[in-house]
Amino acid sequence: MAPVASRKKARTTARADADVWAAPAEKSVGKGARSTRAERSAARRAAILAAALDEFSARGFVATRLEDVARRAGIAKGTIYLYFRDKETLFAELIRSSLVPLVAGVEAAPRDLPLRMFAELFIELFVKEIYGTRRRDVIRLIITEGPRFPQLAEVYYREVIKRATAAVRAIVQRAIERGEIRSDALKRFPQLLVAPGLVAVLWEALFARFEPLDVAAMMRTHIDLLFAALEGRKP
Amino acid sequence: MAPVASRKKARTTARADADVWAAPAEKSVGKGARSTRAERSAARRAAILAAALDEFSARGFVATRLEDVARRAGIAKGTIYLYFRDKETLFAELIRSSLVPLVAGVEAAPRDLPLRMFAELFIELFVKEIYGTRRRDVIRLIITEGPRFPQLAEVYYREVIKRATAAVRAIVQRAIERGEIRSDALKRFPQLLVAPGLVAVLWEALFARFEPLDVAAMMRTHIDLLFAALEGRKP
Amino acid sequence: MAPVASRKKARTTARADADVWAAPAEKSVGKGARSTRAERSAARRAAILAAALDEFSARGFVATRLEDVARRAGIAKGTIYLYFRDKETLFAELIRSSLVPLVAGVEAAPRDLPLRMFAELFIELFVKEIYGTRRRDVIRLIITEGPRFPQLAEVYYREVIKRATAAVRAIVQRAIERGEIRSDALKRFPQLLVAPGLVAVLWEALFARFEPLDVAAMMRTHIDLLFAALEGRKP
Amino acid sequence: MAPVASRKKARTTARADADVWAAPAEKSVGKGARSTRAERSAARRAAILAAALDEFSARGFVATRLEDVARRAGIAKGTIYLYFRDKETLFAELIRSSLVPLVAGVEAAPRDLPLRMFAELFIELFVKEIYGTRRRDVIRLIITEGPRFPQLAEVYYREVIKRATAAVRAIVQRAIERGEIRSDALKRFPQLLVAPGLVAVLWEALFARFEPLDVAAMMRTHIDLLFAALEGRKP
DNA sequence: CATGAATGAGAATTCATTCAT
DNA sequence: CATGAATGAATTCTCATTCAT
Repeated sequence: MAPVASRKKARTTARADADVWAAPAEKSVGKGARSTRAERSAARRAAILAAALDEFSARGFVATRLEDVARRAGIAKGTIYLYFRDKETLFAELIRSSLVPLVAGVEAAPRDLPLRMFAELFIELFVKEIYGTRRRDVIRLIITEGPRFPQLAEVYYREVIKRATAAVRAIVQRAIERGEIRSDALKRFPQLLVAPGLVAVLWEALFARFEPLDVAAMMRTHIDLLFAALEGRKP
Repeated sequence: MAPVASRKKARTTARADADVWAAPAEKSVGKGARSTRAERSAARRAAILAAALDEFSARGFVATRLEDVARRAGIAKGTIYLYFRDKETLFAELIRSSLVPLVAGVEAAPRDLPLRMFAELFIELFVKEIYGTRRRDVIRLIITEGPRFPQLAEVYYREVIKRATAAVRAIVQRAIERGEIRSDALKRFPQLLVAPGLVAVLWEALFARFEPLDVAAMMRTHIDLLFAALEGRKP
Repeated sequence: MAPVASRKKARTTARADADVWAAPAEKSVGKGARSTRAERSAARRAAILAAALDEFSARGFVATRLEDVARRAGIAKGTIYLYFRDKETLFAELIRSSLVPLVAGVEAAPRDLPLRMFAELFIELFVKEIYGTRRRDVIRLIITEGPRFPQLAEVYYREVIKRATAAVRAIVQRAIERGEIRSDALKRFPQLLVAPGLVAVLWEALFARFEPLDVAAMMRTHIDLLFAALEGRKP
Repeated sequence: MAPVASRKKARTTARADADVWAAPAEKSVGKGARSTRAERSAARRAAILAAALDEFSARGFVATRLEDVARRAGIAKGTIYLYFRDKETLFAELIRSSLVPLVAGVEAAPRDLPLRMFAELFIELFVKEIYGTRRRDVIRLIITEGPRFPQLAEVYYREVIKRATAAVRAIVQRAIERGEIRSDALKRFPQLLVAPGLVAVLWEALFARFEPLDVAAMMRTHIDLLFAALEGRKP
């Protein structure tokens, strides 16, 4: 609950109890057509989040200055506090807003999809929707700041990891039942499916400038190897 | 332009030129038996590095306070500065001192080792020497702080990644030549060999408390799948 | 080489280039009547400068703590940094803001003023506008800190000393041409005109409590002696 | 007594009562020929003082680091404390050891020396023994640090200024009595005699690199003007 | 005597957060 | 709502002084 990292936070008085990482109250907008006021407000909120992603992923949580976020969002420093309780809340919201839509795609996969097709969809989703977008940075932020914000890791586990692994396991189970594959490797370790994707994300951030990586090719190779093994063919 | 008086600045400037990430001058100790002085000095240096690893990996570079490192090492704040120029140098030394011995094992593998055996050695090395030790935290630190310390990533790439991938590629090449395997997948993407290891490291730090991971089993499964594919057998 | 993360360093570096001692950009206030905001800002700036003069001249540059300056100015420590980049800049601005108006008076003297009248004006200016004001402390600060801040001495030489000596020399030259005096002593060593003034400033700071000095009388005596010599009369 | 400047001194515990600026107990060496031990000790003491003069006059009291003094003297940091109680005592001794011999020459002047000759001797003494030696730096140090070390100014006033002005006044009085001069200007303001010398010292430190100053010529001009006035001749 | 490693009080500077305008 | 000036806690790094060797 209390973040491990944020040194300066001791000062923070009022917020102590509130769980920053809990889902926010989703200010319902109601009215069919949004009023201009609400629209502007939403736009501003989005601008702040976008700026925050830039800054947080470039510098990490502690080293990011809200003044830079504000400048990048084209607003004043104090304005951030009209939209987010504090720095940590802003960070939490940023992560959350990228998380939610993530798993939907995976879970939406029809249960009887052939495993190979599912895996290819899965990988494609990863490459297109994560590796190919700013979400790549969100993933890195989770890796980077996770250990210091236990809540962050927990939310991410609950909302993404658990659901995604469950989905994968279910699909694999069906594939086994249908006789598509015999190995239960992926059911026991669904992590093996994404591992190369993770490596790609990190490689990009750390080593791409020394040695570029053809991610698409690597992922294809990965899938090919995986299914050659699972199905017992020669690749 | 630069004032003569401002001590602090003169120093800062002087340091700016030094490359903190370059290999240090390795104070040779000389005499067969270490004097007590030198011994204590070395012990203290080690204590500081150990404490620094604890703190840096718990909080990251920016959020770590040298005062905490000192307290954990059982020394005074100022003492750190007798051993390391500044916070960044301490960090650099910490990373470096864990890096150097890493690759030796991999490169030492006989060129004609059957690939499967090499891979198993490799994985074992990873699990025992990295995953099973504090080096796991060093890996995480590199991932975490790398993007903010270009030198860190560069040194790590040069000293570890490049050499390790080269070694893997060489071994794979020999295996292909000997007809052990036909696929050049691992030669093109040696990353696929370690990917699950990386996932393990991160999983441990982020999600183990929600869902433990049997790393040894996962790595075994990974190797089995991989070679089933490479060799064209059914796993 | 320079780490990307370390904010502090990036800034320091950035500042290194800026010449603290160069004339500042003089934020133009614009609108005929100052807004309350701007007024308060200017007042605060002035308060900081006043407090800084007190502290710097009591303790010198290095020994002065910005916290004391802040307290004396009735503001918080951090506020100083809203008005001045750092301690050195504050010091530079302090000196400069006292310097600029100084020479104007001397240079404004009509070229054909009889030398004696000019000298008396000059001395009066010195006694009233320097010795009799806080500028006395500024002079002392220049003497005290000058050798350690080459820029300080340079700016002071360029903006004050050079212009003042040039003015004196010009006037002396005219006086010689007009036959008022024959000696070119003052033209060669204009320093002789102010020397006693300097002594007065230093005496005041160091020995006045042991033996007071009637500065006005001394300066009058000085002028009388000088002109008795230059004009060849008996004093 | 308590120095104004030395911030860190609050820590100093034991010394509180001792008057650092009082004359030291002059360890009498006794024995006709100094023992080697005592000789080495004296040499070391002198080396420290010499190094201290370099450092103090280059950086001022507060900014000078004893470690630099030690390095320059070719000894270890701790050794300084075997010869001087603390930083302030070292500073006091440094000033004192340069002061004592200073006035002797002036006071030794025969009472009936013609004033003009005395003045020329005086000036010569100043130029040769102060301006031309490291004592110039001591003078600057007194000016610089005097206001922060009330004791320093007091000792200097008592040991030098008072005695020197008294000597000058006595000589001038005799000159008047003998009818050499009629003006009592120098008796009232003996400062006028040295004023240009002081300017020379400061000019050298601050502006010489922009505009060199022929000190000898200036002092000669000064004396010529002065006596032309005092004696009522045309220069 | 001499050394230099160790200590820890400080001081400059930064930045999250507040709040008057 | 929005602003940005003001605050002051927190953190890095320095250096006088001590003391075991």
